[in-house]
Amino acid sequence: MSTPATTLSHEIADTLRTEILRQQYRSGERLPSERDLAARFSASRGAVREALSQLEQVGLISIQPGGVRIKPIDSASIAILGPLMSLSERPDPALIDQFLQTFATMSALNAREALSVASEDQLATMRGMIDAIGKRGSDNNASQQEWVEFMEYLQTVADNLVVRLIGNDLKAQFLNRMVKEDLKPVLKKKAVSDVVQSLLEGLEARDKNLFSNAVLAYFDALRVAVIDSLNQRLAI
Amino acid sequence: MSTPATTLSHEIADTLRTEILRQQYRSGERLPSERDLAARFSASRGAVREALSQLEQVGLISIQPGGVRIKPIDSASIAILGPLMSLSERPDPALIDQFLQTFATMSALNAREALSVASEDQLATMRGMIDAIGKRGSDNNASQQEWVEFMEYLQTVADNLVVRLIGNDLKAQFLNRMVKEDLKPVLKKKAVSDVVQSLLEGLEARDKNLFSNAVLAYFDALRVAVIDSLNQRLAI
DNA sequence: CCGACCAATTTGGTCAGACCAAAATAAACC
DNA sequence: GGTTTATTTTGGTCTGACCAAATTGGTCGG
Repeated sequence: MSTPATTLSHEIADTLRTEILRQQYRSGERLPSERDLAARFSASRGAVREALSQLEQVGLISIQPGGVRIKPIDSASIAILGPLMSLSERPDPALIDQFLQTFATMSALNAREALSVASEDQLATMRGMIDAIGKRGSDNNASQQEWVEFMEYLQTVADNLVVRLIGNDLKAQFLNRMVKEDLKPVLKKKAVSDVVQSLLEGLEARDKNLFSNAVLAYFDALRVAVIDSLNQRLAI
Repeated sequence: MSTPATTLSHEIADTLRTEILRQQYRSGERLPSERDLAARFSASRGAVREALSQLEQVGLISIQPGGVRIKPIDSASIAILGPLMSLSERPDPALIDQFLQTFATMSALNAREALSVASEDQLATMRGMIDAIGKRGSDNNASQQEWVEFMEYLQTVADNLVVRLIGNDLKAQFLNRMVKEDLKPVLKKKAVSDVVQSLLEGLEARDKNLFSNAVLAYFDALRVAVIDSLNQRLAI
């Protein structure tokens, strides 16, 4: 995994998770017995069991009397996305793209709902945040930071727990990877200013489509920038 | 929880999860010590630790030397959605609505992508499935079953791992609840036939917007039907 | 040679009791 | 009162043991 993983059981879980995601065991196959694993990691069975417990929770394995079996990767939980992206030295651009696209869709959903239920005060706050994004247009980093805050505010206003929980997982899985990669996507100023313009218009007119489409547009620009940045690095 | 939970450690996890979701502990507060919990459940510390291990994995608690602390619910993983919906005897319609809305959005994203990358063969398969949905219009249950299969096929074609993983979690959380409630939403025939019509048109023209909007429309109809059905029951 | 049946072994599930280091709490001190 | 020590509590891990279910291997009859 990515987190420190100070404890032995977490380390074991990390190692096994990586091996499973690397397909070192075929789906349906049996993992070595707890006792064998314990011997391999020079750990107690208890520690191994705790590790397996975690992997079971994310849907990577199923523990049953008789043996631990590997489940197909695509039947797992989102919690494996982070580890999955951290598998290779260089993250898979296609996966990143899927990721951003999904995140964009969730954000757009939030935007739509937020605009629909926002109070006057909240609308004013949103207006202010959008302005801030536009004014920071010169500084890409700062602008993106403002954008993140704007998205979080939309989430608060929209108050959709399901989307929020998904967002938690996605962020937890993705952000560390972004940071680790030190990705600094550079968005085109024109794209950003267009988005800002649309957001403001959509907000004033309470046009949900215009508003949420603007959010999508921003993420489209971000996606392009990120993928570009990644490919550039891969080419080196 | 909903699953059998045959093992002690799972039962303990279920109980604690429920208590946490019911806010019987304040966020940030400390859970009783492992030893106390063991005593309370007449279990060994090992069993309790395995249970806590699982709860930590879904982001409900954080285990640290010194004590186990409760984390804010809205910072948890989607994995808690199911348990959350099973808290009260009657599920919360608002939550169900959010749920379906989110699921709809994911499905629409799949639809858009699927239509975009589908081969001729795959398009033909889709056409067949859509027809099947239309022909089963008379039988609601059968029609919905066909719809589920159609959605799964779109998922296969779209091949977006991120969306698929999220879908796994959502389904895992929601389906058992649906089944347990024995919800049989009744969709309006006209709505369904309109959707079928739009799907076919969108498919022929490869119009992603038309296609994915049709998917959204179906879920809108489903949402209305489900909520109706729920409210009706709540009123009794 | 194959399938059905039964015994031996393996495997997960759980328990008990013990030790350590870090954290939290209580006590003593300035 | 505020700060600094003891003392206790708490999580992290280990060892070794027992049970029931599942797997495996061998045996037997067709």
